[in-house]
Order: sequence, then C-alpha cells, then structure tokens
Amino acid sequence: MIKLKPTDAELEILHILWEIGPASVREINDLLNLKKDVGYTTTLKFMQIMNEKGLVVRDTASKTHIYKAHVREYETKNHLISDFVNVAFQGSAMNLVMQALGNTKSSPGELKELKLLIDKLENKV
Amino acid sequence: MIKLKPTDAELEILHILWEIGPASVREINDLLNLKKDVGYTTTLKFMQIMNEKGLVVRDTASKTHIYKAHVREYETKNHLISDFVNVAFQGSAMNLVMQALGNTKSSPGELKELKLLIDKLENKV
DNA sequence: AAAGATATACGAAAGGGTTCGTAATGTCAA
DNA sequence: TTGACATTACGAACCCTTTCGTATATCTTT
Repeated sequence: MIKLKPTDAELEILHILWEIGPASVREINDLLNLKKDVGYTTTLKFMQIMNEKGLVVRDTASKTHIYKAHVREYETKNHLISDFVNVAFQGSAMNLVMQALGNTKSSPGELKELKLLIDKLENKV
Repeated sequence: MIKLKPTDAELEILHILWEIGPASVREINDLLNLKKDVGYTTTLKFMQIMNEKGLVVRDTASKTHIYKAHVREYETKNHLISDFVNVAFQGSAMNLVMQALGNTKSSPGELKELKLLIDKLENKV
C-alpha cells in the first residue's frame, strides 16, 4: 500500500477521477481528449501504471475495468505543496504564499476569505 | 535566449548561485556535497547542460570556468508557481494559497506581514 | 622539462516517463 | 458459431535526466 508521488500526467487523471468519480478508461480518455490528443492505449497504460503505484484501484468484475482514485485530493495536494515548497522555496511555505498572492489577481471576496483564515490561524497560536 | 524550466536538481544549483553569486564548479560541488554525495563530473555536467539551456552563463577566460545564474530568482519562481498552480490546482492560485497557509505553522509576525500584503492588494483593486 | 594535480570535454549507461503498435482476450449480435 | 468490435495486456521505442568513467588539456611545482 505504498503511495507514490503522481507525475503531472497522472495528476491530470486523478483530477478527473476526483471530479467525476469512478470511471472507465474510455470515459477518462474522452475527457482527456477535450484538451489534448491522447491515444486510447496511452491512457490505458497510465491507468495500469497508476494501479501498480496504488494511486487508483480498479474493479475488474466486468470486461470494462472501472477505476477510482485511491488517494485523497486534499492529502495529495498537501504532499505536492510540501515537495514544491522544499524544492522551490527551500522549505518556506510563507515565502510561497506571499509570492503566489502577490502575483495573482484576487477578487475582493477571495481576499476576505483569506483574511478570515488568517484570523482563525491567529487565534490558534 | 530561450529560457527552459529548470529541473529540481538544476534548481538546487540555481539556489546556490543566487545566494553566493558567480562560482566555479568546484565551489558549487562542495556546497552540494554538504547535503548529499555528488561526483565532481556530475556537477560539471549539470553546469554544461544548464549553460546550453541558458539557465547560467560562464566566463571561460581562465582554466577554471566561472558560472553565474542567467535567470532571476523572482521570475524563475514565478514561472514555477504558475506551472504548479496549473498542474496541481487547475489554475487557481488562491486555492494553493489557502491550502498552503492552512497547513503551515506561521509566526504572528509572518501573519501580520501577510495581512499587510492583503491590505495593499485590496487598495489596488 | 617532467610529474602531478586540477579542470574540461565527451560519451555511455541506467532509470523513468510517455507514447503507441500489436497481440490476446472478451462480448455481442446476426 | 462466426465475425465485428471493444477492451486489456505486453512490450518496444523514444526522449530526457542523472550519474560517472575516461580522455584530453592546462596549470603548478620541483
């Protein structure tokens, strides 16, 4: 039950599974093809590899295998953030937050929400 | 003058160059070896590849070549953030900011600084 | 000038990710 | 049952990254 870090291509598939739930290779491939050309067997291969890695599980009861995500979205993103912070910001998540925020156009609503989060964090200190 | 995205290993070297300024392969290799074992020619190879990619430039006037970063830290990190947001957060930088902040222990000072940044952003809207 | 140390250049090997062709298998309808 | 079609399985090819051995060039010291 080892969980390996997904590659970018695998993450794209995970996003689909997180959104629509369990799906067949054909369904996933069709959705991927809305954005870019991918051969069916290429997508199939990814599903098989992701299955070996433990990123997804599959139901092989019927001929058409049904795959579902076996890692949670929030936890997976947390790992990705952690790795990214280490590699690109030498461990300082706050530096990442500041720079990401500073270079993004944010709506007043989003900023308000962010302030609420900060207030929560301050009260927890 | 094409700027390619640095790999993790290349980014590690860029961090060194950003910090200490222009340096020889030996200096860089010595610093890398504080954290992990890397052969001298391995580091040399990286410098040559990074030179080809335009990530660094080198002064070959003397026998010992001196390398310096040819991409700026801030801009490079902005590109990395942008890619990361697209791949892991489907383009929503605010989602990244919220999750990164929510899972980080932040000092009161850091939170205060962050609030100041938000105030600035609000006045710009 | 010769010996030794240090640097660069070159290329090969290993490993991983991505892509897909082809073969094998299963399903269903005529 | 046979043919048409969809699906899975397998493995090769390609590219890129990482690592380093070996060869070559350059400098230093005696």
